[in-house]
Amino acid sequence: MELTATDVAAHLRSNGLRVTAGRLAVYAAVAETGHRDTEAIATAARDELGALSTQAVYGALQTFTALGLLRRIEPAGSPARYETRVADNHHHVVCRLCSAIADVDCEVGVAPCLHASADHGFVVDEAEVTFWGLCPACQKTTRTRRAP
Amino acid sequence: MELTATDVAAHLRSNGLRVTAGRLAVYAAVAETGHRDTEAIATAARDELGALSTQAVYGALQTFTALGLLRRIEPAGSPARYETRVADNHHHVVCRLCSAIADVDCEVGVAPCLHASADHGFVVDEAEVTFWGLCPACQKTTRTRRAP
DNA sequence: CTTTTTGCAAATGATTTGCATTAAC
DNA sequence: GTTAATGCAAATCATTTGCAAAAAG
Repeated sequence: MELTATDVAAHLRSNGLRVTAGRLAVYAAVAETGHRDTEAIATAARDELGALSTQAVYGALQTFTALGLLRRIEPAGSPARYETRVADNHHHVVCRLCSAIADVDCEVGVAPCLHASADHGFVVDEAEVTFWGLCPACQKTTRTRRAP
Repeated sequence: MELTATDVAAHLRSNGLRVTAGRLAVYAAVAETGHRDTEAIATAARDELGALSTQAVYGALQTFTALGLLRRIEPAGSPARYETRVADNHHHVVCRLCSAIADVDCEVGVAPCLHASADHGFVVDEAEVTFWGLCPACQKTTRTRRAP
């Protein structure tokens, strides 16, 4: 799934983009732990580089997303997350309490839902499934949940 | 689907909440045209009332959402929308270009996807499917699309 | 009259933008 | 040396918060 720094550099170069320490550190931070948000990615990248501006992080993330090396996920109500898993078909479960995210594998397209119906006239190119619930840790707590 | 002003008032009263012109206008604005965002709702409500503060609109929307009279949908990358269709199971198609939204009916739960798998340990209470594509109008344009 | 809503202003949080400086190639 | 990335500051957008004034019950 994750690319090596060398592969990332190759992708950048072949697209006429520059290989910088910041970009490599950002990619590595996402690869290290998927589903991280921008802040966590920035922290991890800074731990490795010493310093890196917020804009460099945002810029790198959007560069990689545009290149298709990262996928951006934006669960309602919490900041965007990133993952290196871009090639295969999978979806996400999001915890209503702590916003933890896990992958859910499934065969999109088999489900009736996923090429269903409708006279809406849209040309659909992606079906994105988000499951909402409680993660194992939060099942044990009694805190108030986000409304379903 | 949509409730009458009388029904809305009854729901409010039975929950110990006050019936105000602002709240009724906000509900009516959503009922009139589904999938509107806060700004469109505010405009419509003001057209009917003459004036209504942004906070009154936000407040009313969150009150109704909490009561279960409205459903909030938040497609990534555009402001939250609201709809009166709360009881039945349905999903949405979102246009990558103009953010237009249409309903998609489907039987959630039948799909393999929707109770699928995974060792993630989450207790799932909702599966939300968002389809991305181009609406009929935007299929004819040549504008740049939002990245898939 | 009492408490909830409203209205206005200011705050917040994630993200973007503008522009000079720095680093890649 | 050029051009693209970075860093810093300021701007933006949707939404929330605080608090006094107005309205509902």
